[in-house]
Amino acid sequence: MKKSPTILDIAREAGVSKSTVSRILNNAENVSPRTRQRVLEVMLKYRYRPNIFARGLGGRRTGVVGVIVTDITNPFYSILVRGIEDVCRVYRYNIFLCNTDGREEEERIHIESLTERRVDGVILASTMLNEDSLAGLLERGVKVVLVARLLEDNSSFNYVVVDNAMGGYLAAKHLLTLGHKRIAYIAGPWFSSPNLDRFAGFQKALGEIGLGVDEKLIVQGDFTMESGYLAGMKLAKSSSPRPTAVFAANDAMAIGAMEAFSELGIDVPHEMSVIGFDDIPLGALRCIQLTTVSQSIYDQGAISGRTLIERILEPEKEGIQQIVLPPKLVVRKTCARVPGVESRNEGSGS
Amino acid sequence: MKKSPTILDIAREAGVSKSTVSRILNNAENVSPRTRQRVLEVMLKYRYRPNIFARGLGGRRTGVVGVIVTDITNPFYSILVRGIEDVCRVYRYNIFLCNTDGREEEERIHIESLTERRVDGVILASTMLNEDSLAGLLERGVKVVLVARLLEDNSSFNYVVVDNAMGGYLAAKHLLTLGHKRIAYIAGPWFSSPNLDRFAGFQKALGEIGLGVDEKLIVQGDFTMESGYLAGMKLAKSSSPRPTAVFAANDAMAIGAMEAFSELGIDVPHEMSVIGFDDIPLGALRCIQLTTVSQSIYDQGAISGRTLIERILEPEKEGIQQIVLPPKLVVRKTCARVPGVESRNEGSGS
DNA sequence: CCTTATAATGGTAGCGGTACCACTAATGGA
DNA sequence: TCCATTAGTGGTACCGCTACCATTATAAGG
Repeated sequence: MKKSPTILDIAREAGVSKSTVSRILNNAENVSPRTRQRVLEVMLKYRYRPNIFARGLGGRRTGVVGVIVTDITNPFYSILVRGIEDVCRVYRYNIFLCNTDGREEEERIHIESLTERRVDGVILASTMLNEDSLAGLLERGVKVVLVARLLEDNSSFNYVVVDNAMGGYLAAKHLLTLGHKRIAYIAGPWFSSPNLDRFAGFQKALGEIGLGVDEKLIVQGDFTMESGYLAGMKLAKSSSPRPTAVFAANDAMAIGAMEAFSELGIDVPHEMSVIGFDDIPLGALRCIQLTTVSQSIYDQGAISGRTLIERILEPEKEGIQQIVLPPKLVVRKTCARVPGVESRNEGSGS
Repeated sequence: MKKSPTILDIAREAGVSKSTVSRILNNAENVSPRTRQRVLEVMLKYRYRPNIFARGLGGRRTGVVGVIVTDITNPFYSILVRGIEDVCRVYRYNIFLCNTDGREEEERIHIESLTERRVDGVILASTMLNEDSLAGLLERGVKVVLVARLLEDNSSFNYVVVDNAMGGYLAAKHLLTLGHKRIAYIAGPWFSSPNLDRFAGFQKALGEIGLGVDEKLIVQGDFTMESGYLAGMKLAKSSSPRPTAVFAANDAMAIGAMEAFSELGIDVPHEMSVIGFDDIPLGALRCIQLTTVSQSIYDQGAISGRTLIERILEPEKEGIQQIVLPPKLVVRKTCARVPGVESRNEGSGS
C-alpha cells in the first residue's frame, strides 16, 4: 500500500512551495498560469487528492450530511433518500445513511456518531425523535431539517412535511362521499406526528357530518405491511358488524390489509373499500390500484436536501424554513360506493 | 454557535495535560483511576467529543466505508444496503451512500469523492464498473468488495455473488419441465455480468435438450419495471407465434411484463408463464405470486459488509475472499404447464 | 534612476489530536 | 541507605493543510 502523496510532495516535485500548491487547490487568483499548469500536471501525475482530514481540521465545512431514516428497505424512505441524494450530489455533498428501525437508542447513537464526524447538517426522517439529541446538534451549529415528521414544539426547526391533517380529511371525505359510515382506521404509532395528524383529519371529516370515530374500529399498526396484514385480519374477523371501508395511515399497511382481505375472500372494493396514504409506486400496479392520498415523497426529499444545504452554505440567513406541501387524492380502484346507498354525502341512507 | 471543546479545554479544566486526556480517550492502561474519573466527568460536563479530523490526520482508519449502488429506490439495492448497514453498525462503521443510475461517469465521480474522504473500503454494487477507478482505490490501500456483480478479471477482487448461471439454468429447467419450448428472455444490459450469466445458464438448459435460443424472443430491458413492461408489450404484440413463457433477468422486469400482459388480457400463467430472478418481497404479494429464482439479497449485503470490514481490520490477512452463493428456485403461481402437453421433459410432444 | 504599487511566491504558526520521550515520585530489593 | 524499576504524568514534534504575513520580482510613475 503506497502512502498517499501530500501537498509537500507535490510542491517539491513542481519546485514550488506548499503555499502555492494550496492556492491552486483552493482556486485562488494570484498564481501565474505557468506555475498553475505545472503544478496541475504534477498533481495529475501523482493522482494527488488533498487530505480531507487535514483540511477539516481548520474547522471549516466538511461537505457531509447525515440522513437518518427508520428503514431504507421501506420504499417511502428509499425514495425520500433518493431525493436528498440527488440534490446533495449537485452540491458535491456526501451523505451518511443511518437506519434506526424506529428505536430511540439507535437514533441517539447515530446522532452521536454523526456529531463526532462533524457533519454539516442532519436530515431527520426517522420515526422517533429524541429532543435531547437534537439540542446537542443545534448547540454545535449543525443544521437540522425534519422531513415528513414534526415535533411538539417545532418553532426552532426547519421542516418539510405534507399537510397530513388535510390528507386524512381528504381520505375520509372520499369514503364518506361514497356512502361509507363504518370506517375503520389502521393506525401508525401514536408518537408519530403523521399518524396523529392523519387521524385528526379523518376524525374532523367524520365529525362534520355528525359521525364519531368508533374506537373498536381503530386497529394498531406500525406502518409496516405485516402490521397492516394483521390489522386487516383482525378487522375482518373480530369486528361485527364489519366496517365497509378502511383508511390505513399509510400505503404499506393498506396493501397488507388487502392481502388479508384477499386471503379471506373479501372482495375489494365491493365488500370493502380501502384507502391508503403516501402513494408509493407499488400501489399503482395493475393488480393493486390502490386509492390513496398522494404526497410527493421524492420532492420532500429534494426540498429538505436543498433547505439543509442552503442553511449550511448561507448561515447568515438566520430564518427558519417551514414548508407544508399539499396532499392530493389519487382515486384508483380500491374504493367503491356502499351497495344500496344513493349518491348523497350525508343523511341516514340505506 | 458554540465552539466545540478541544482536548486542551478538557485538560485544563481537569488540571491535567493533553497527554493524559488523550490516554483516556484511547483507553490506555497507565492512568490512575482517580484521574480517569475526574477527566471523564469533565468530558461529560462539556459533552466533549474528540475531533475526528484531527484524529484522522494521523493516517489511521477512518471508520467509514462507501457503498455504491445503481439506485437505492430499487428494492434490490435497498435490501442489499440494509444488509451492509446492519453489519457496519456492529463495528461502528458509517457508510456513505452513492447512487450512480448506472452511469459510469457518476460512478467515477463518486469513487473519486470517496477516495478523497479517505474511506477505509468500498462496496461496489453498481451496474457499471470502471476498472481504472478500481485500480486507483486498490493503489491507495482502500479495500474493495464487489457484490452481486463481477468483472472480466476478478482474480484480485473480493466478491460476493450468487451463481447466476445456475440460477438461469434452474429457471429454464423449470419452464422446460412444464413443457415450454418457446421461451422468451427479457434481458438486462449485456455489460452486466448477472444478466450475461443468467442468460448463459438459460441457454445451457435449452441446449441440453437440443433447443436453441430464438433470437427473436430476446427482448432488451434494463432491469427496471418500465423496461419490463415495454418488453412484455413487444413480446405480446410482435412475436408470432407468441412464446408460451418468459424468463426475465430480474423480478422487476418480470412484474413489469406481467403488467403488460394483464393490460392486454393475456392470462398469467395459463396463456403465459413468467419466471423472474431475485425474489424481491414484492413478488410474494398474493396478487403477484411470482415464481422466481431466489438469491438472498440481504445476506449478500451482510456478507459483503463483513468481508470488507474483516479486510480492513485485519489487513495482514492477504487472502482474497470470493464467495458464490447458491440460488434457489421459488415456485409460486406464475408458471403453468403448457396446455395439451404431457408431463415429459424432452421429446417432440404435441 | 529611484520609489512605490502590484503580482507571485515563500515561510510559518496554528487546527486538535497521537506518539513517543522525558520526568517525577513511590516502591522494592540489595 | 542507595539504586533500579515502574506507574503516572507532562512536554513536544509531528500529521497535511490553510491562513496570514513576509519576501521577492516586476511594472508603473515621477
